[in-house]
Amino acid sequence: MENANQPNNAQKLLSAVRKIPKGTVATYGQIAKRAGLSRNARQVGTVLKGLPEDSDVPWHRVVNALGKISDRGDGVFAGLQRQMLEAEGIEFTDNGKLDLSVHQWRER
DNA sequence: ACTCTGACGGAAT
DNA sequence: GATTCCGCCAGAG
Repeated sequence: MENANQPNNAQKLLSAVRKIPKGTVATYGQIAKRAGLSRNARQVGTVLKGLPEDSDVPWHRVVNALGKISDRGDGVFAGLQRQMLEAEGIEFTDNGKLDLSVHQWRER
């Protein structure tokens, strides 16, 4: 059996995402930093892509550093995420972006 | 083991 | 603001 004492990077990242308060968003880099993998922002995306639907991770609260929703592969995902965030009180601009200075998760 | 790609970030241009 | 380049490293073939 493996070492359950040392979680993989994926689990660390997921753990950080779960800490995002409702009605708030966080950037990939922010999550990575919180997980102790400051320069692993890419892995956040890799992990989120493989997330099961029964996951309790609020992946929709994760956006890129530009305050925009990333969509690589599926455009359905982006549209869905936007609706999820709007349902939590997050406003989007006409540019399809959101105001990070207002909605970004603070509390480092 | 190797190569290429990628839900990214940041600095430079 | 848009584009280019680099870093970082997990997945997939």
